[in-house]
Amino acid sequence: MNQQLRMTKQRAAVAGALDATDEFRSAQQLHEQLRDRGDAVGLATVYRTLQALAAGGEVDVLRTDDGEALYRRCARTEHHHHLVCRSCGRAVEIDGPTVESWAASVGASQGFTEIEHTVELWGTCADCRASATAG
Amino acid sequence: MNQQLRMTKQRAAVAGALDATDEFRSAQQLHEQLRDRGDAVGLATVYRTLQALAAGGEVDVLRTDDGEALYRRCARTEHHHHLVCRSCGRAVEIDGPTVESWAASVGASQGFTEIEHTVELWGTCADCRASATAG
DNA sequence: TCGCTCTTTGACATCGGTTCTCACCAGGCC
DNA sequence: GGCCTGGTGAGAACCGATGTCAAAGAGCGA
Ligand SMILES: [Zn+2]
Ligand SMILES: [Zn+2]
Ligand SMILES: [Zn+2]
Ligand SMILES: [Zn+2]
Repeated sequence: MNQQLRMTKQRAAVAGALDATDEFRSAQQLHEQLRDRGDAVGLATVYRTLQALAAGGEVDVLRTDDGEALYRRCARTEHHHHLVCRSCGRAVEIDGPTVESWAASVGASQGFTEIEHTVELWGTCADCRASATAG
Repeated sequence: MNQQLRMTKQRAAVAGALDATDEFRSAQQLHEQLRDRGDAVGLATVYRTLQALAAGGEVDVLRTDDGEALYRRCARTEHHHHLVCRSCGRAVEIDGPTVESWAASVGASQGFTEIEHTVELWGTCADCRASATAG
């Protein structure tokens, strides 16, 4: 996390929880998880910390279909996309080499500038598929 | 709109407002727009109508960065994506021929099933760029 | 056209995620 | 330890969206 911010045990707890998983988590999930673990942190602080981490590019954010924000600490900070399990949140980082250039050229050809793109894949991971079948 | 639903003037007004623009609009924007025009429609009805239209695949929905839902009546009902002006909402429908197969193969290679993808491009349209420069 | 029925409407309450407020707390520093 | 300043957190506020339910009206048969 950013060095010009004070390192508090709350921030360490949130950052630690993110580091410990490869799943996308909502602010409320993290809040509950920390409380259950004994590292209780105020909900507002969880939101503020996630906001700061996202602003610093240290965590990735995406939105579910119903508007909830999910956060994940990715291994790399360079631009990339995700394949996310819609059931458990597990995610893998992926590249779309051709997508990058395609996005830029399509945008420019329509007279648009400052092009950005949103590319996320959603699916059901092997584990969730297995437990759904078993149950 | 769907023929097994009763055609009311409220539904006609919402559908008409969507037909009259190529811009993505929020439920609240449409509600205000209709009120200002004299075709006042209850906010709840606007939401319900948009929901019905979206469920029937007659309008496209996407979410802004802050989670608000935007709706647009597209010319085609087949699968496609959008290039959207982040300032005014104007959008053009685009295809990503290679993206479609790429998404499916990446998903499968990671053991994920029931793959879906979100691909949207955001930019500033020529008009908004011009007025920003002029202002 | 007239009723009847059953869907739809809309003002309002409610919900869920997120942000704001502000008095109190605690890192960093001397 | 003591100061200063940024951080915390319980609760209120905010905001988009959905639920409630009595009143309104679309569709239809008489
Ligand atoms: Zn899963
Ligand atoms: Zn990309
Ligand atoms: Zn524009
Ligand atoms: Zn596609």
